[in-house]
Amino acid sequence: MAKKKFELTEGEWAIVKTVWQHQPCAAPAVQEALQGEKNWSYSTVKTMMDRMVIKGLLKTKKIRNLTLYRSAVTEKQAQNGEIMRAVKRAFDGALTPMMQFLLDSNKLSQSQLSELEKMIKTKKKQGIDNKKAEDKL
Amino acid sequence: MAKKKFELTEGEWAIVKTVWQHQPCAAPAVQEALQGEKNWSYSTVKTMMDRMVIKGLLKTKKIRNLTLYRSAVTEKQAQNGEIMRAVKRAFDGALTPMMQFLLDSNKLSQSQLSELEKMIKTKKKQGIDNKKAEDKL
DNA sequence: TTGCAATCTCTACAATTGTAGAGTAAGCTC
DNA sequence: GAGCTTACTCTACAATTGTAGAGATTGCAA
Repeated sequence: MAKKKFELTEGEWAIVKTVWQHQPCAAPAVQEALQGEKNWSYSTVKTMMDRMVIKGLLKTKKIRNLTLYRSAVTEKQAQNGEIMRAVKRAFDGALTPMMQFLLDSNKLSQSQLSELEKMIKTKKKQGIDNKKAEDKL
Repeated sequence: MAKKKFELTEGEWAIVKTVWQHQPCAAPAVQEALQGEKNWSYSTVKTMMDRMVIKGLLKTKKIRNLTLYRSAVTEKQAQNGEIMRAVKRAFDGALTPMMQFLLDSNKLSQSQLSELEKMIKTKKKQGIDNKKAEDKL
């Protein structure tokens, strides 16, 4: 598969998040769900959604006169695209420096640091396990 | 200070990076330095740079008929803005889930994981030290 | 002083993104 | 079948971003 990169705009994020939560869903439902967060009129939402279909971010199925939308990208794909963009632009594509930056930014509490530490331990172990599994092939 | 958030576009990133490397510098130099990466004409570069001045991303000093530019944002500020945007959009502003995502994405090698582990240890220690220092106040 | 070279200014245009009004279609209710 | 409701289509417009040509300015060199 040709690893498409998904780079969503602010507005697209708002919509796709709502769609993930409600899909399959029609445009009016999305508009309603976004009340408060974004005070977009129906037209606005509908226009954006249709543009997103063209871009391949959403897909539709027509039932009579009703158009049902679902997302064409998973949350992971979207998250990945978002992160990759940041890393590419701001850290020349290198993940570790970005992590380092986050650590240094003092935005993480002691407990969050510990949590991360634990996650990394787990991850390392997984990696080793995977390697062992591969070795058996 | 009112913690302004800096969200640069692709083009702005390219330019500000060059400016960081050469500042203070004139527009022609920036254009030249970007040859290869971006094949922008002089006008293009100059236009973008002047827009960036208006936005407060660059600042200028006029020497006779020559305009010298320097960056008005540090690399750290720009990186921070970029990351914060990603976190806000894709992870509802929560850093730890983002880190988790990175760990799970298998984009980090064993050695990178170890490196991170070390960084976290250091960071934790620093945090504690800071706390101790604060306690003394 | 004439002219070239380096810079700058002005203006413009297309694509994308955010935003929405106005009018149309279709099914439901009485 | 007249009207109401729901959802849709079409069109449009402003701001931002990427892109650049054409012409004005200015200082130096011959």
